[in-house]
Amino acid sequence: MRRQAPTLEDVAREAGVSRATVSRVINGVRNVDPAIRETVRQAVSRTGYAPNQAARSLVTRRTGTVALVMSGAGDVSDEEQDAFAARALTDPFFGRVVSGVVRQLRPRSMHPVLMFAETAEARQEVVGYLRQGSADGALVVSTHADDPLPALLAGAGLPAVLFARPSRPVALSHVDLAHRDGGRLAAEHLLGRGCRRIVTVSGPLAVSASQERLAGFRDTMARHGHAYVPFVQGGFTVDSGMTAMTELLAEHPEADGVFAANDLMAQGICQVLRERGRRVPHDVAVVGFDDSSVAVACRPPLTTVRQPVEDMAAAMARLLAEHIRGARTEPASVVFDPELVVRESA
Amino acid sequence: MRRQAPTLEDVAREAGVSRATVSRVINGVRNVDPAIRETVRQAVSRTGYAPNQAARSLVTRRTGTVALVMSGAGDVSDEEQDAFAARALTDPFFGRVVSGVVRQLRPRSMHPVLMFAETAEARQEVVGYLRQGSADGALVVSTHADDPLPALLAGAGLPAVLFARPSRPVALSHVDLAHRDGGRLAAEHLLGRGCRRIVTVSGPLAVSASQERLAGFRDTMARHGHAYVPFVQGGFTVDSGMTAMTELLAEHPEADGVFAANDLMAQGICQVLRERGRRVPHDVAVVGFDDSSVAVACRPPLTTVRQPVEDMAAAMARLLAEHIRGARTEPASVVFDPELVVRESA
DNA sequence: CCGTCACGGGAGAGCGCTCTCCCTCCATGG
DNA sequence: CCATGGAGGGAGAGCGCTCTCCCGTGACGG
Repeated sequence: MRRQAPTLEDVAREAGVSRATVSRVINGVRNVDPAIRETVRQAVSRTGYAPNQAARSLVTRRTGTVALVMSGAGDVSDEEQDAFAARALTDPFFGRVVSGVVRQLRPRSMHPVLMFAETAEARQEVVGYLRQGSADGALVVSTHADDPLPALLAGAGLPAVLFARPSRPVALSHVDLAHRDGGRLAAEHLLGRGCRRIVTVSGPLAVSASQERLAGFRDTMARHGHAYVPFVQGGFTVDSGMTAMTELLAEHPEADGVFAANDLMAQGICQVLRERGRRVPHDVAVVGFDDSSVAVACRPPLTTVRQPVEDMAAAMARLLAEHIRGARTEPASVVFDPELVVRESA
Repeated sequence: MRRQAPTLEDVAREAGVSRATVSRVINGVRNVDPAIRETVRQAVSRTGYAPNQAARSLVTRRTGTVALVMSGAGDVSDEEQDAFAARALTDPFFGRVVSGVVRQLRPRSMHPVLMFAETAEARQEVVGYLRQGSADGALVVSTHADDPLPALLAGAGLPAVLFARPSRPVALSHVDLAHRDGGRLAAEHLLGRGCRRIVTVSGPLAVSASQERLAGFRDTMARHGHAYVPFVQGGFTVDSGMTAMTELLAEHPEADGVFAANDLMAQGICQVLRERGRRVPHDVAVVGFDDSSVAVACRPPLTTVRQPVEDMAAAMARLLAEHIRGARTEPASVVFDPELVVRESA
């Protein structure tokens, strides 16, 4: 079957009109006589015609594809490189990002190409991919504060939107959360519950979101008379949460409240607490961050600072679409507000 | 900057050679005089030339892009549709698939476009996407036994490779696990530990892998004198595992062993067991399936049937690449063997 | 009754590349 | 010394589309 796919020319011949007319019908531009339009439509379905995207892209300079880039640390060792994709995708956070992005892209008939930029080589590949016109723009989910990718993209004049504010200012639109407020919310809640010996497990400090959450948390604590809050740096994984909590418990066995910079770590923390015979929230209250799927799956369900990831991702996609079609030229910044979701853990 | 991207023509003029020669240098075909090659290379970097993929695809009929399709049930309601992507990506299983696929695709400079085919419309979009040459082929991770997508793809003569054997035979290559053997492994292990009152939580029976695991498990149990094994159908999620176990415990409080069709459910089962005061594995032994990231994160770490998902995904990508470049014309079938991984839960 | 204009359709010039021919040049052997 | 052939380079024909320009037609007003 279909030894040779039918072209516009074939359809035009079949319908007895010119190529231009068929093109008009297919793309719905300008008025075409209803009778002719119908004839063309029938010719299209009779021939089983499907427009060739490459030919189309060649002249429109648009592909309908965007790169969805999970951008990582500065550089990563070989064995880590393999795990990068798996780890990124295992985090419920990324699932939500993809979900939000896809929801916006679909009605625009755009499609995301998944890319990972964890090494200098991979970053060059992303830039090259865009420069050769394989994708119209990039959505970058950058975890590392000094990720070089945004600057590369901006330097090449490529349309891109970032998740998270870049540490060094760069001429790209971005979407972010008011992480500082999130930290404040967590502190106020723990304080409000009457917790007095509060500790915290931060995210990797190389991630600016971690720094902000921690800063907001500490500032609020300080304002309420807790000048010093013991903390340990975690890695945003369940495991790292467990390790961190074990460490904190060794030095501060009297702790009665803990703020974890994400839900995954909060889950690990709850686990360690339970193993040590501490009841959550009775003995120790735990506040997470994200309000991801694990927040409800966790025992007890987590009180957490909600980050509207899907909406943020959707905003990213919308911004990028605007940049691509030229409806927006100046970089924009959209900041979302966090929200405390009270469940059982605190 | 770059008002107009440089073309082959520009580079050729800059280097003082013909377009054809520049093309040869860039694609590394045929012999080119080393001196000229160097001149061209310099002209390329001086102009900052990047080949236009659309123009290239137009003539080569190849894009270097493959669709990575998460194909779902027959049809799905509107509210489920939104959640589909998020759910699919949250399951650690998909992360492993993507990781394996990307590892194979990268060295071939191919890229995956993420697509979700959970409705008839979405399936048509996938087929259309391939038909218009936006992608060279499809990798389909099909969960539902009677997923119509494989047949659509095969019918259109499009290169595609499936994860999981299709229920109705279809002329496409596929990669699968010997699920039946996996079920057998689980049964033998529980029996070997001395469990006598064994129950099981299956996956959704609409998924053929679930049926196979269950069948393998039951057959082995029957062969060892357990004609009937109480079972409840789960949904491959932590939640559904909890619900299922609660139900099973109500009717079979004396249970001393349980086989869960995946690790996520096994995790939920362990949680319920602990809440009910049953010690794992002392009172009840639990065997999971997959050996995903949660298997090690779970308390206690899960004894589970390992599915080499990354390798399977890599095999898929390799097969598809072969089909695309025409190195393979007949559909192939690659079946991997499961392996029991003994940890603490059983 | 003729000029004007809006509307619908066709012709054809590219978009930027690859790839098949063909041509030239030089090394080689009889 | 000339026929032969292989290697390296150039010319040019597309690939399948979009889009600008142009042309014919019929409605309308002066």
